Amino acid sequence: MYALVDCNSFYASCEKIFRPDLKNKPVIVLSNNDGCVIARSPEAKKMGLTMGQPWYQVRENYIGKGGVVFSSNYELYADISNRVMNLLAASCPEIDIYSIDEAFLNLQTYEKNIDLIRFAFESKEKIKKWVGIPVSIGIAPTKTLAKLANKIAKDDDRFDGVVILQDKKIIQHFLKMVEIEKIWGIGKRLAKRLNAMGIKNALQLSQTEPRLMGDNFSVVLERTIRELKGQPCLGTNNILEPKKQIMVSRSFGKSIDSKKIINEAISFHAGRAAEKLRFEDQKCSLITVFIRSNPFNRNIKQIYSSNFIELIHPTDDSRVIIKSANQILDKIYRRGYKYSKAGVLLSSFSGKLGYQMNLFEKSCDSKKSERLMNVVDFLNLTEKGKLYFGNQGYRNTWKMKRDMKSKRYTTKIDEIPIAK
DNA sequence: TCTGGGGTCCTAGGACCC
DNA sequence: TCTGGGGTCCTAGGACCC
Repeated sequence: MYALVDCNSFYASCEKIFRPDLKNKPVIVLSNNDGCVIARSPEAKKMGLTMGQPWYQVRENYIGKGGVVFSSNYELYADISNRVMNLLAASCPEIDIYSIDEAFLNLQTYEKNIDLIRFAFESKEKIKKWVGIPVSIGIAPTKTLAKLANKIAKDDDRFDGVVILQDKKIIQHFLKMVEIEKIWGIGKRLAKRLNAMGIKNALQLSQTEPRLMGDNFSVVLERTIRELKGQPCLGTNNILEPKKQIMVSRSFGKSIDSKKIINEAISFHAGRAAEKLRFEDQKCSLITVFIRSNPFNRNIKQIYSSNFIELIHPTDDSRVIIKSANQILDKIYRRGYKYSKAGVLLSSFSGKLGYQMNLFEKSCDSKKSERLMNVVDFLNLTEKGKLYFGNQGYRNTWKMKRDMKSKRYTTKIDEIPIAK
């Protein structure tokens, strides 16, 4: 059996932990640039706000009705997430952290010795009490069914946040009520094609022939169908797989045509990407850069431009990565457009050890580079001050809007909450 | 005026090889 | 008119996820 533990309205719940005055009030959290609504407390959901809705469309009405709003504060959310995951890992060693707010537990090893219902309620109460985050728990024979169980637990108050799907009849009863698009792994496109075949709910899908569907669609769908039937196809991977690509991209706070400023943004993103790369203990040999206009604005000339550089030997040196990124920008930048977003993508990774050295490279060069990067990372990590590379810029012209960010209550000593 | 960011996996098709 | 067959590797793009 698998358990899926999922935090309810995670970002909004994080914001409420240190603000008891917000209890029972609608709270939402916005995406970068204060663009879209990406988390809603139950009260905000009841007001009809939907996921991904542009903030400017709902602002007036929402504030008018007493709603509370925050810009995203990822430092806070990451720290709270770690606390939740640590608690879960302590109660079940086979844990598969799926995203910032959810994790699968593989209960196989000791499920015969425990009472699943009790286990679920105890975990839920512990996380609420110790961390302050409400969670829902779904338990079922496969991950896909556990996802479904979790969804039912969240949507239907009668279950008090815990649903266990074990008995075949009960599973079928619930499958019948679930629309196909709500199934994990079935998106809009697939749902449309399946609907056209007359398959509307999860029970109908689970009764199709997996092999045949696999041939007509894809092995992904085949696995989903088998999982709905109760045959596990997705195992536990509790070893953290190394990343295969690293992307840093941001919308600008406003549209920009100056190459100089885009240059700063690209340098900044490239530097941040290089930092992430070193943190992953990897080197990359492919650097891609893109810039684009705002696709929602129909009144301007649209542009999407991208290109890449392949390095002869892999690197994790910020200087090399920033320089290459700017060379790409030189190639793709066109005058006369209004740009609203830029990004840097690193890929083609190789481990730090055993990489192919350049024939003309002195071995002391790479050692020098490594030592320099270590110093940069150390200083930037310890907050003793920030080190920037020459063209990363200090101007804020392209930086995003984050006007309503809460404090970093748990990770910055001077932002810690004070009881009066 | 104002519409996020960062990933994974799979597949089809091209390049290349014998 | 006729123009092999089979395999691997790589990449771009689609679909999906949170």
